[in-house]
Amino acid sequence: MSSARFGSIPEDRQKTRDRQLSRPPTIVDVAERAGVSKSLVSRVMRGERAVSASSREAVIAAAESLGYRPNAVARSLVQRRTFNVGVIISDLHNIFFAEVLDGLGVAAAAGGYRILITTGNRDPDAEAQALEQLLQLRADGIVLAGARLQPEVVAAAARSVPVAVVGSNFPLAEVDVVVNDDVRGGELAVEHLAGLGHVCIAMIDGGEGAGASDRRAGYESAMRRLGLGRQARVEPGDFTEAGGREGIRRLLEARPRPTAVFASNDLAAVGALNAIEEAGYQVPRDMSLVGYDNTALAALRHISLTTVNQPRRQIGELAMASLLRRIEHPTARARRQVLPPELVVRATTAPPRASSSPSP
Amino acid sequence: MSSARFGSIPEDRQKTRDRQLSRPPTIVDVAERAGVSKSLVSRVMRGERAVSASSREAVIAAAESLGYRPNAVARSLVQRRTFNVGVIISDLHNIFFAEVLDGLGVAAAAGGYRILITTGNRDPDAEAQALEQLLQLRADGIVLAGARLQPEVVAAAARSVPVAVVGSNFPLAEVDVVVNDDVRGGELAVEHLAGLGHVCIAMIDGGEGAGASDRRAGYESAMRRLGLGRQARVEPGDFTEAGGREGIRRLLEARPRPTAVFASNDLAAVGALNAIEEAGYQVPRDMSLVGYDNTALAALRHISLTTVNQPRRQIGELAMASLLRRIEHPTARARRQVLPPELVVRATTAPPRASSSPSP
DNA sequence: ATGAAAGCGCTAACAT
DNA sequence: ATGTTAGCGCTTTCAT
Repeated sequence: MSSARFGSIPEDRQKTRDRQLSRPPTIVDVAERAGVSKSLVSRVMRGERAVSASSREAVIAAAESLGYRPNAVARSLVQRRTFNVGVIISDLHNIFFAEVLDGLGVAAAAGGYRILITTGNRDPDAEAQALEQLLQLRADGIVLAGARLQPEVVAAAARSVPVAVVGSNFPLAEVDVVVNDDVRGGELAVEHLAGLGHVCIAMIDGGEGAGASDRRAGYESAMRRLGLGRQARVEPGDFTEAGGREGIRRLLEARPRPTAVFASNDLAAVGALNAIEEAGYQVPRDMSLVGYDNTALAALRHISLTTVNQPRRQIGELAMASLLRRIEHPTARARRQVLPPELVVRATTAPPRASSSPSP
Repeated sequence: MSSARFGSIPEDRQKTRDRQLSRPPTIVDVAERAGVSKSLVSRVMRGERAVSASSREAVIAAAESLGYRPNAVARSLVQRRTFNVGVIISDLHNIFFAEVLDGLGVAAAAGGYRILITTGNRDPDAEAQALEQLLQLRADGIVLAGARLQPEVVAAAARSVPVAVVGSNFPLAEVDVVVNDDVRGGELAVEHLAGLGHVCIAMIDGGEGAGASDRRAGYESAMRRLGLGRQARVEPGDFTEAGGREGIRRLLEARPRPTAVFASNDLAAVGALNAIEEAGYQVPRDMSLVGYDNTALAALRHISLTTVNQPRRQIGELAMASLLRRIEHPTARARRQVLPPELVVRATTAPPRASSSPSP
């Protein structure tokens, strides 16, 4: 870890490089041009009240004519805070986080902060580096979205700056955590399917994916509670399209063959959908299908997947609110918020066919 | 614009807030603990060679025991450069940019820089603010991905820091531009369809979307060149699923009815695909379909869309390379790079049916 | 209402 | 090989 922190600057960076010919104007340039002290310029820039109208105008005019732009680096150094919150997204390819980011951004702006996004591209090492970068940049707080970081690494970071985690139920009391109730989501899927009359309801698991184990727990407990425990069957999967396809292939050969499947995320569900149709069956006539996450994919008319929705935007908003609270009140304790998911019924679920054994 | 720049700090920020009880350790703390001067610590931190092994060890030990982490803010202030490049993504919901970001990140890292991502959420004002933030943060360079900013705003920024634009053919000589050749892409789609034997080839336009007008130009020129100019027909659209659906509805009623359609992006193509099937026709039997962008959507087995691929990752890499070049050599001139797209044939295109008029 | 001065944490000459 | 010194551009007392 220390190696990531120290001595990591490329050598050539130490040699002098071509320099900008003219430096950008500073507060001193503005002060001179306006014929005032630099403190006065600083006051005007920060919108302090106690400044006469005449000097305010003079300063603004000078600043504008010079094209002056406050240097946030210098400001942050003296204020010892940057007013920006770093956000580490494990995987920007996962559209799930885009909406969480909307929530984060809105809440940050409301508090006078801005977010700076970095990504680790699913690589824990790169993520750790991104974290270190944000820490060195002295971000006032850090949000981890779908982080694949080791808890110890996160705990260490949480000791120097407030940290919030979204999208995964991170096992750490020192960080704010905002998640959707994946257990409840799994139950919701089963209850919907059982309510339609399905008995033989299988699941395609999400493996190591965030929330996967909770979703499976919800599936299993609901099956048991509804007296369907003996019909429960979980196929391995991994949150991918291919995983969904393979899971379905095995399920289609099972006896009794399930009449409904709960896939642990939308992508796997789409893979399942495709494999079912390729095998000559129809959805939902021959088999019902429920996904998870309510991504844009599920909403496509061409797919119209029944799925479980996570309040993504709200997750982002709450996480940022908790984080800002701790930034401004360092003694406040971190909290864990679990939000209820909600079923979105579309076109891939229907009652099972009368005949118990569907055929092509 | 000046209003975005000055006096925008919320008033409460000026009051004192709860402070961290213990400040993070500085280079001076490390120096004291190690019994050396702070310059020596600085040297060790930056990995300079001319340091004796013994003092290096002492410094590292001291730094580690204190949990010291270099302050990039202070470092940037004195070096007058931050070694980070700001990236403004117009819309993080658009997965197209995720891969461009990969390329940007890789090339930045190779040059010893890091990227900081911000977003304007499709709102030009928010984008302008993000730009201002990055400028105040003194990013060494800025990349605009799918920017909706006014050319004057961009030109102004380009005067104080190198700027690169990706994904849209920005009309500005002062910025590096890296784009896919949308005209050629449009031609590719038509050539493929015509090669299969289609004559009546329609297009669903992309409206104001980035690259849309070039794609249409390519479509039109290829149709003319192939002697199909009279069969050309362009329906309005807007890069959305709904736009694709509506475009197809009108096309299905046209006489003669086209046997192939080129949609200006994948999302519109998926909308078209859905509407075609809903109307009782089959793809590609009754109608062939080509999209644009080769997004993850197109690659889904359930969709398997023939489409035009943009070298997204390469676009990112080249843009960053050009930008870094100008950062390190301020006198270098900005350049414009146009990359060739490439057709990806999947399952939505086939020769037209023998009967000239397909029926349900 | 305004200015002078100190200092944020660090790097970069310039000594030695 | 190491230390001393002078800033980087800004905010913030403290005077006036």
